[in-house]
Amino acid sequence: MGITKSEKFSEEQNQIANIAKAFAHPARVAILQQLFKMNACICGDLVAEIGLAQPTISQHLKELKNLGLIKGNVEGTSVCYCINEEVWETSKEIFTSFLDQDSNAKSLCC
Amino acid sequence: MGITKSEKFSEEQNQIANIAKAFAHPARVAILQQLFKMNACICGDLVAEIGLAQPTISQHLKELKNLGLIKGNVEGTSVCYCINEEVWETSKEIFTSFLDQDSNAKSLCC
DNA sequence: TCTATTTATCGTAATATTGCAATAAACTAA
DNA sequence: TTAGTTTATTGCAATATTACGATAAATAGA
Repeated sequence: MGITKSEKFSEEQNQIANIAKAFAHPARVAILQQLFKMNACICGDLVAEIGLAQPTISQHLKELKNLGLIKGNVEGTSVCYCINEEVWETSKEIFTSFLDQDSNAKSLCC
Repeated sequence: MGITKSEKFSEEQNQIANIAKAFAHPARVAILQQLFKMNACICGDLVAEIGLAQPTISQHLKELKNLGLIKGNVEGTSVCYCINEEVWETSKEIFTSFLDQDSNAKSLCC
């Protein structure tokens, strides 16, 4: 079929998977790193920095924006993108607590 | 095209994206949570717990195993899966340092 | 207004992912 | 050996993702 059966899983499980999806492509990882490094970034600069075509970068930016991880401010003909710190923080907390599961585990496996 | 241009990105960026991909489906999130909760789990129990068909679960388990996040021990006719703690720890560190980028940022955006 | 610049959207092709029925493979127990 | 149990693999259909050329949309400046 090819469609994820989200209804079989908890809200939290779907949330974790959705956040992970945002990070599941190196171009989006690179975009986020660049936004942190520069603290803000014109779309065109991202296209130059990362070696993909402009429509491709635009598409990745849209996905990150849809998830709320970044926001874009129009500045004349160009658009300045930056991290949405509140959403980043929330996502980080959700993800960190998932990654920290091992602290509670007993570690006596088969 | 549809193929990710990995060669355009750093080793680290690809690594982060690959780990994220493992977490990018709620079934795999559920499997990992169950393995932590039970500390080990027979494949059949995972099929019962999560509501997907056995071949589907088997496929998700294979992906997690390929990444090294879990390992499976054959026990008679069944297979006991558990978290590979070393790989989990390493993956966690890589991912956490990515998520912690915001600590270094100045936060004065457009 | 006209032109240049920048970004978004559309359309499309190629590839990847998800899901499962059918079946094979591996093992246990009778 | 045979039957039953459990998991992996195969094959396939449906959907999602990735990438980019062409083009539209929006704005700035001449």
